[in-house]
Amino acid sequence: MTSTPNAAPPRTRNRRGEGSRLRDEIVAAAVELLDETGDESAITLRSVARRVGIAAPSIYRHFPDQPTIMLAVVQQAFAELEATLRTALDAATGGDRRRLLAVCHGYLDFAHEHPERYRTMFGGLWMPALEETAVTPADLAALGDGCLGLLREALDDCVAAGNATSTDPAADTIALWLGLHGLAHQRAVTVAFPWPPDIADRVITALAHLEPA
Amino acid sequence: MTSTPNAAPPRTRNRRGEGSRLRDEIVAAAVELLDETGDESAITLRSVARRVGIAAPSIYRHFPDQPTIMLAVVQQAFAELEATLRTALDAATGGDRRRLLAVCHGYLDFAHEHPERYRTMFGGLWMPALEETAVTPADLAALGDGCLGLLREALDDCVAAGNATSTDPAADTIALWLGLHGLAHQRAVTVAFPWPPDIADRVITALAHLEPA
DNA sequence: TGTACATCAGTGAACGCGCGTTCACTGATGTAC
DNA sequence: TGTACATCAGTGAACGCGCGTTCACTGATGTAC
Repeated sequence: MTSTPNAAPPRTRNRRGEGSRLRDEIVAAAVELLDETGDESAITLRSVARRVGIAAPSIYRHFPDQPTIMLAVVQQAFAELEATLRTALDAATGGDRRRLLAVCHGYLDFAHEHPERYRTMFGGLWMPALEETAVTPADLAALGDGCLGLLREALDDCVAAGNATSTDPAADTIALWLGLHGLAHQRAVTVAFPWPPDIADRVITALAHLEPA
Repeated sequence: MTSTPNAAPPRTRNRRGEGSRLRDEIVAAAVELLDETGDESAITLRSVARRVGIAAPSIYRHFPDQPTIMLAVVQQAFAELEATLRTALDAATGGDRRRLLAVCHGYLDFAHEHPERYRTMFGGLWMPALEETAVTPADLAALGDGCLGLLREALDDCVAAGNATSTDPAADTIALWLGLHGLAHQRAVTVAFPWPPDIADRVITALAHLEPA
């Protein structure tokens, strides 16, 4: 074991026309680095290239600059989160109340399983100086919408069934998400914290205005 | 204006025995840089030295390494936040309910006025690789305690007066803080977000289990 | 009151490092004839 | 079927930069005698 840290086995290069596969490899390597180091500043153009096993300039075939790699990482993480929530929602049985809880816990579980990714997604630090990069404000604005929509869907069902007393589901969806986010984020960031055992359900029940079961 | 960016006017050096004043100047400069750039990675040993107007090595008289500067910045920010909340709590009139709201809004206002500081305090990224620096875990654990205590105090009073129905104030203090934190953090991080106008009170009322006024 | 000296605050030059980015390039692969 | 060639994927060396940290130092200031 005298190899360079983060080195990868030698690659066989992609066939002609399949060069864009490298793009996915680059993003995957960046996610790996993020999960391992927990530090988004560790995702440098060069460290990613080392991990993939390519020369640093090769990245420029696929990304115009370094912040765009970060955006791709975050976009993929958001897509993953949304897919997780969709699955949780569709798989949940036992009525609207259980479905809402399934989405909420799915959200918290995602953050728990990928704390570094979660921190980066919502930490705002990867956000580039917009003037100097190819990332557009529209890229950023759309990021969390899908997840909020799923939460809204589940809450609406609860209200329709009379299991939640919200009079303004749009606002309460955001309130509920804020509670989830506060919990998920703090869990992702701190090592030790005196968590009450029922903290998640406490937050969810209060903010969703769930009727006692 | 052809001066170096972040340069400071020439300093007159401290008198003998007053060298430790520079320590405060260093922390203040770091806070300035954080507020201005919004990027904790902009707080480098050298950038701080430039801002203070000293040579980079002079910092080593007062801090063993760079992460320790960050810790000092965060510690000072937490002390400031706690003082703000204490003031808000003491100044509030109109009963326990108003006092609780005053603390909560004091918290949110602090985050709103110093978004970069807030993000850094709770972002977890400044947290150094503990093995490699002089910062101890105990330094970190104690950070938010004072603020949580003030919130607890205000919530307890509401419960005692019958204005809040919490049956577990310790757990509900944390739940309430999580809601405040979620809101404060998201506000500090995003540029645009479809905030409902009453989002703060919506979160507070639900999580503190406040009785309708 | 005068002076030698220790202490203290801060300096300037230098180091090695990893970074993002540029440039001209190589060599395999598919395609047109 | 054979071959010349354009295209494409990826390279290697080099650049200038800011970083954290080290080292031996300077020069003002207070103090002991």
